[in-house]
Amino acid sequence: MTQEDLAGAEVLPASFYARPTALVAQDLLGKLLVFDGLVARIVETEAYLGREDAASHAAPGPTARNAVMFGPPGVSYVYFIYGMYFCLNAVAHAGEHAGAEAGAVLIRAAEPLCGLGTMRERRASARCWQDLASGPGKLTRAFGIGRAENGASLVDGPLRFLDLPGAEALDVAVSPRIGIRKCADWPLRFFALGHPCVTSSRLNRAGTLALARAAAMRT
DNA sequence: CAATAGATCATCT
DNA sequence: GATGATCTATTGC
Repeated sequence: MTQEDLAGAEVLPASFYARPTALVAQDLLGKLLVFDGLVARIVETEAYLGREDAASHAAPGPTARNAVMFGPPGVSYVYFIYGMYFCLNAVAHAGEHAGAEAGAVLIRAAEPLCGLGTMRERRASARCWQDLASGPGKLTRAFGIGRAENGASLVDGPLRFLDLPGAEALDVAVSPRIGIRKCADWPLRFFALGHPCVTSSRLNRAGTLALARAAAMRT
């Protein structure tokens, strides 16, 4: 894929993010992440809700770090974790008033489309192109996303999510979120079933089981 | 494959 | 002073 192929793509409007967080997380799958000439297709996300979600950074209420989660939707939330990595989120929630509601979608993995050379330089330890952005820490490293991107507009700013009309649909599966202790059974992780760029084959299978169980419960 | 340790620091108690 | 929305290398079946 080349930059020209993005001609028909449109930046997701602020209204896209002003909806329930879990819904935005699902709908971000298949969308394009664009930053600094690099492009990737999102294949894995997680929803982190407001005060009611103990696993969310918003659970304790507003602090210096999570402030943007309580602000208007359509803004990036980037935080530093484990002394080494950054994680990229899109602030998304249905609340209109700051402080009344909070939420964000963690971008966990994406399929690299443009700028693979730059990504390889930044992710020298990656064994294959599929692993350049197959994890939240890997993705921000490949894209060069850091503190400077926190709080930036996803509509006007340098970092944007695009919809590419006509792109093939992904097979969406659901599972519990990864790497958390609290609310460990909440089904708020969404990913492209069987996609090679999802965090790991083990987690991919786990999600398959979760999807099968969810489907079974529906009948 | 699965389990584990180590790296490394901002944030909060 | 402990913890964490992670990743990598290494060890053990």
